[in-house]
Amino acid sequence: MGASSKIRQLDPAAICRSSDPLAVRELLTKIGDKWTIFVVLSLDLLGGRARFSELERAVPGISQRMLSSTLKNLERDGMVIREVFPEVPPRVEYEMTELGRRLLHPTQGLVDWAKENWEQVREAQSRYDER
Amino acid sequence: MGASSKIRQLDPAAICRSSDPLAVRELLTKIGDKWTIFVVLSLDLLGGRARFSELERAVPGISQRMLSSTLKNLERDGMVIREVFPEVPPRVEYEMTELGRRLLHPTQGLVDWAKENWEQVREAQSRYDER
DNA sequence: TCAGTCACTTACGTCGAGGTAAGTTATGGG
DNA sequence: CCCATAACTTACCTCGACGTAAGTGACTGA
Repeated sequence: MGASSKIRQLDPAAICRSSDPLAVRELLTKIGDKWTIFVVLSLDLLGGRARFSELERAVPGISQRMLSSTLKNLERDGMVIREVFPEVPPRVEYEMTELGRRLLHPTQGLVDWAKENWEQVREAQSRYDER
Repeated sequence: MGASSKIRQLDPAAICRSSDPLAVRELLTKIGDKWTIFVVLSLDLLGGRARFSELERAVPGISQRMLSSTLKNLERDGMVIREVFPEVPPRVEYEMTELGRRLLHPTQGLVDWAKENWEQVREAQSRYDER
């Protein structure tokens, strides 16, 4: 058996080029949920800082429950900081951290990919379905 | 009211910089599921072409059911091509398309981000949890 | 006194992603 | 005759993501 048969074997830990594969999966799972990207991108478009109700209006279709839990997850992951102002009615502002802002770069790469290739995906799906 | 109050308003369609927001969400949802990235990255590491059982061994923990459905989705989206060889026992090979290979670039950006920033995410989570 | 505001939380129900295990098909080899 | 093999499919179940709707608390202005 030569090297050509060996090269087909794959070290399980080597997926994702030796980084922690589970970290990559967790990250993708997080930003792959229904609302996280929209909230992150909207927060960025709003200048990196906005209050709850602004985000609610900025992300069409999101409910208070989902916005709340999405923001809570982002806060827990260190992507945003939550600041409470002790007023009545209450005011809460969310600000992107440096960590969160850094995530925007690779995310934008996917956004661009979708812009350029999604039509092709749609066509492939149509071809596959009619048959 | 000046421009500073207007700028906080957000055109719903403008999320993701005017590309189709739903396409971006669908894309993220697809590669954000449990197995797709692992399958795609493994297929790439195996030279862009591999048979079912090779992928099964390459992706630790995946079941035949999930590998089968993940590959079917990738095929439907035009990311891989399925080739059947009429032999016994059967042989089926999966090959990445140009479209699929193009997706690797932005995906690698996220992999790199995880490599460099995941430790920081873990720390943020710990800080958040103990409190 | 009462309604309105904001930023939530709680309760409840649905639906689909994903896990486990077993079955299937066709054939060559012992 | 029977088993192994590859690449699946099918049946069944669980659990969590997500939706909807209503409640909450503290204060202000009418």
